Amino acid sequence: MNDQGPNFYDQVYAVVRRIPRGKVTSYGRIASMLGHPNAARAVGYALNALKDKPDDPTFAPVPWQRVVNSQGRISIVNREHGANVQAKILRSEGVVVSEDLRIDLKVYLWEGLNLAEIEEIVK
DNA sequence: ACAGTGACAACAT
DNA sequence: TATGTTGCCACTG
Repeated sequence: MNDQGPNFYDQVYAVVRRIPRGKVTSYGRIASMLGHPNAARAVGYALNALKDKPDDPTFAPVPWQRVVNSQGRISIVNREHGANVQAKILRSEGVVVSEDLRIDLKVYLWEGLNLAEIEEIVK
């Protein structure tokens, strides 16, 4: 629940906070950056856990909407109260999201962090 | 200690 | 392109 030391979730949040406005990346890419190429599902789980975060002022906001799946599609199951919300926020940030919730990664994919920046987060 | 869970991903059909 | 299947993994009761 409320861990202290740096864990996988915290590392995920740290990376997501570095995604610039107007760009997106995938669950798998984040997992790979952190050295866990097969932990894509865990990344999604980490973001899902954000909704359980109380209004803790010491917890910096995480732009979770900038994370989509490897196909450039929004992965939230609930369309009405989830996917559409994510699409709306992304559009407000300048990202073009098609009617069927697809995003062109060739245009909006975030380059990612360099090794030094990743080390800073993982250490 | 261990089985269940889920905002994934790759591959098959 | 659209499903379905299988492998993965961190976190949870």
